Amino acid sequence: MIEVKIGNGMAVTDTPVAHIECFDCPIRHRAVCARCETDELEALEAIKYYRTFDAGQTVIWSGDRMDFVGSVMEGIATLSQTMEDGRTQMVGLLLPSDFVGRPGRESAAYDVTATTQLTMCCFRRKPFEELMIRTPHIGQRLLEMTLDELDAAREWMLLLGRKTAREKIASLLAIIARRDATLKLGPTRGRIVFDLPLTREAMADYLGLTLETVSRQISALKRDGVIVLEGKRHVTVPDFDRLLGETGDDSDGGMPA
Amino acid sequence: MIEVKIGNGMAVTDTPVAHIECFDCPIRHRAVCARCETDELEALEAIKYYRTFDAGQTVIWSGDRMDFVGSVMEGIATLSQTMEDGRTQMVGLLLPSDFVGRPGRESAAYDVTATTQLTMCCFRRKPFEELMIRTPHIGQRLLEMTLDELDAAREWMLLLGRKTAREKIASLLAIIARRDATLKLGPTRGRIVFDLPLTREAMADYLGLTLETVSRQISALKRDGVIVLEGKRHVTVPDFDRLLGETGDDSDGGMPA
DNA sequence: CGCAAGCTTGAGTATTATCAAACGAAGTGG
DNA sequence: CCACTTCGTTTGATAATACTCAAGCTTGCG
Repeated sequence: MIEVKIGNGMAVTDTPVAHIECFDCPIRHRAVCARCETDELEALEAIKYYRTFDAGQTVIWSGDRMDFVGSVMEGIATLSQTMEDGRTQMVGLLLPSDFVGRPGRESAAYDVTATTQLTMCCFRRKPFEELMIRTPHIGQRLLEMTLDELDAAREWMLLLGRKTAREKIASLLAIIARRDATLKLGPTRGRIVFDLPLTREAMADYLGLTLETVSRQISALKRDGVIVLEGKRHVTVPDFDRLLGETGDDSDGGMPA
Repeated sequence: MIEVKIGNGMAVTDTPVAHIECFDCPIRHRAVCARCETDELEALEAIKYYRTFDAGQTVIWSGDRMDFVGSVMEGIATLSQTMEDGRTQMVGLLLPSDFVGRPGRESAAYDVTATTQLTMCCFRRKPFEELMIRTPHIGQRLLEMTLDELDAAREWMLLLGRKTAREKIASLLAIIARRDATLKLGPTRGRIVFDLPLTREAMADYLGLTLETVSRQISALKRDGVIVLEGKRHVTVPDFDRLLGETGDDSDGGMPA
C-alpha cells in the first residue's frame, strides 16, 4: 500500500495494480476508447495508469485540481453536489466503462466517491487533450457517451421533479435490476435477483429523499410482495413487470424514445 | 402562410423567412457551427432552412420522426417529458444558439415547444450527419455544447431534488435575470430588470412544482421585497445579490466549479 | 359586454421531512 | 469470550412543506 496525497490534502490509500494491456481490457468495447485503432490504443497506453479505491473513499472533491480523466474499470462510483448547509444530491452513477472528468476543465465539478471497491483507468489530462485533437475517434465516442449521459440525466430530472417516493424507489430498483441482468446476460423479465450497490443514504441522495423515506418505501414494497429482501442488500424481484408497473413509467420501462 | 403537416398529423403554421447568410448570422459564434471555416459554412448553408413557430406551438412531439436537427435562432423553446397520467417535467430550456436534436437518432426523445415566437435554423438530418463525419469542427463544438448542457442538467437535478419551493423560484429568476443581463450586456449585480418568458405553469413544469405553489412563492418574494412585479411578467430585481441569497447556492451563484 | 386564459388566494389534506429511539451485524479491546 | 462501539438500518410520533380542490380576480379579445 502506498500513501498518496490528493488535492485537498486528504490521505488516500492507493494500491498499485497490475498493468492490463488495452487490448485485453474488459471495458474496451464500451469505454471512451471503444473506437480507437491499434495505434491509437498504443498512444493511450502510454499515458494511462490505474488507481484503486476502497468502498467509501473519495476519488476527488469538487473544486480540487484534476490532472487526469479516466474510465471506471470495475466497481461503482457516484457523482454528487453538496450545498453549503450540507444537503447533497447525487447527479451521476458511474458504472464500468463510464467516463470521469471533462477535457479542458482544470478542476473537478463534482465530488466523486467510490461506493464499492473501485478500479479506474486514468489518463493524464494534458496528453489526453492533445491526443483528442489528433484522434477524432476519441472525441466521437465521447460525444456519443455524453449524449447518452444527458438523456439519462433528463430521465432523472423527471424522476426527481415528478415521481412519488414509491415510484422513485421502484425506478431505482428497476434500473439496477436491468443493468445487473444485462451485465450477467440474464433475462430482463420475470424473476430477477441482484445486490444493491448503494446504502440507504446513497439511495436517498440519488432520489432526492431522506434515508428514512427510502427505508419506509422499501419496507412497503417488501410488504406488498413487489420485492423480497434477504439481509439489507440482497434483493429478489419475483416479477419484473410488476416492479415496472410501480415506476410510473410506461410499460417499456421509461427509456428515452 | 403555408400549412405544414408534421409527424403526428398536427397542422402547424410555418412562415417562410428571408434567408440569412451564415456569415451574417447573429448566433454564428455560439452555435454548433461556431468553429466552422468559410467552406464548412457553405456546406451547411446548402442544407439549411428556416422555420418559425408562434408562442405555444409544438415544434415536435416525443416519438415523432425527426428529419432535421438545428439551432434556435431567436426566441425560446422548451424540452419536456410527459408521464402517462399527464405529469410533465421540463428537462431543458432552449435559448438562441442552443442545439435541438441528436445526430443519429431517428425520432424525437422529448416534446419541443415554442414558448415565445421562435425561429429555428434547421439542417436536414442525413446530410448533416454526413457532414459531421467530414467536418470535425462540428462534432467538436457539439461535444462542448453537450458537456455544457450536461452540467446544466446536473445543476438542475440539485434544484429538483433538494431545494425548497422558494429556493427553486429564486434560482429560476436568477438564471433568467443573469442570462438576460448577459445578452443585453447589462450588469449582473445590483438592479436588474427583465421579462419572464414562461407562464406560471411552464415555470411549475420546470421546477417540479404546481402552478399554485409557483404563484404563492412569487407573491412571497414580492411581499418580501426581493422582487418587484409590474403586471405578471415584468420583473425588477432591486438587489441581485439579495436574490442570489435566496437561491440556496453559495454566493458565486452556483455555477458548476 | 362576456368570455377565456392566465393568475392569485384560501382552506383543507397528504406526502414527506424531522426528530427520536432502538435494532442487528460487524468489529474492537479488555 | 463477552461487553462495547459503530454503522447502517428500521420504525414511530410529530411537524412542515407542498399539493389538491375551489373560488374569484385581472387582462385581453371577439
